[in-house]
Amino acid sequence: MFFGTFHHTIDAKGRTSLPARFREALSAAGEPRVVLMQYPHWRALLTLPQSVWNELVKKVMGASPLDARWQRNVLKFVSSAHEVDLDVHGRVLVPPALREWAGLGKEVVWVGMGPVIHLYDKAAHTEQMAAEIPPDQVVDLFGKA
Amino acid sequence: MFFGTFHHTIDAKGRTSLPARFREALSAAGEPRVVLMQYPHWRALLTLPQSVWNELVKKVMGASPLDARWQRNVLKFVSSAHEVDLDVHGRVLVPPALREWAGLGKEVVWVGMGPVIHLYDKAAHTEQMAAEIPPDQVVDLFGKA
DNA sequence: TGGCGGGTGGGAAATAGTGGCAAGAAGCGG
DNA sequence: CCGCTTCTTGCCACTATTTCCCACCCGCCA
Repeated sequence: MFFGTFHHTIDAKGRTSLPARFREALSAAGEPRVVLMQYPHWRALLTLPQSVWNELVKKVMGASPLDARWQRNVLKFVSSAHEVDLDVHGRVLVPPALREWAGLGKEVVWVGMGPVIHLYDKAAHTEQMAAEIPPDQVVDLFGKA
Repeated sequence: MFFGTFHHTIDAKGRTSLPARFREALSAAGEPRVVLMQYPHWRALLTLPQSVWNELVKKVMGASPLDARWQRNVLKFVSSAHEVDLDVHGRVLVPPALREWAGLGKEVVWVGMGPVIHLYDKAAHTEQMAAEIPPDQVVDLFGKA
């Protein structure tokens, strides 16, 4: 489980440290690796622990390679996924294509979102936080399921 | 299992390197060879490890010889299949007919799709990624089975 | 104020990707 | 039937990127 917001930087080689708190959560679950991918709805990267990723993989592996509908979805939503290891200091190397897609500059923001983590460019994060949610889209998170 | 997107080039002789990550996955499975063929649904090449290819062959062999529609489809792209070896640097030689069919120019894109790999011309890939999936065709890959 | 843990930066070594050379095989013309 | 040309295939070399390792900085806590 991942919660909290952390401001970090990406160095010249495209590396950025995963917040220590998230690393703890990962290693507690015995998952030394994460998966980076495009977040489909806006300019951010999704970071998945392996258990969540495995669920996704299971679905993808079950589909037929010739099922056009499935393949289109896989191509669009999963093909950007990139498994990355953490270096000794808990940093990940963000592949250039993903860095560019999400518009990641030097300053980035890690956001714990429960089972997954988001990674934003600082400006994109600010913008996303400032955006109003249309009234009909608001969910009462405290209400009963 | 193949995942991730990789931008490579094809040289004047029609060779292009299979991404190292895919090569690892192949050799881990003890499969030093791949099969290239037309992807029936859009302009791309399918790249199969031998085990998957064998599955396909088995299906083809078991199909009803009188199902004309299926036979026509199977024949069409199975006949395009081409077994290729990797050179010492992990490159494959894409046969001219397949290169032309998929419209492969100098810049190509390898896409891991789980059990199989897609190979696109860069422009074709961009186009395919940009295409919207009709709402009723969208699959929620994160949702419950 | 010294130790510790988290985050950042940089250099060196290894590896991946790419282009090009050259030896060998296959077709063509004399 | 022989020699020339052309294409193929294997090999080598260069460059950019990635990976690994080590050192530093900064804030927190004892």
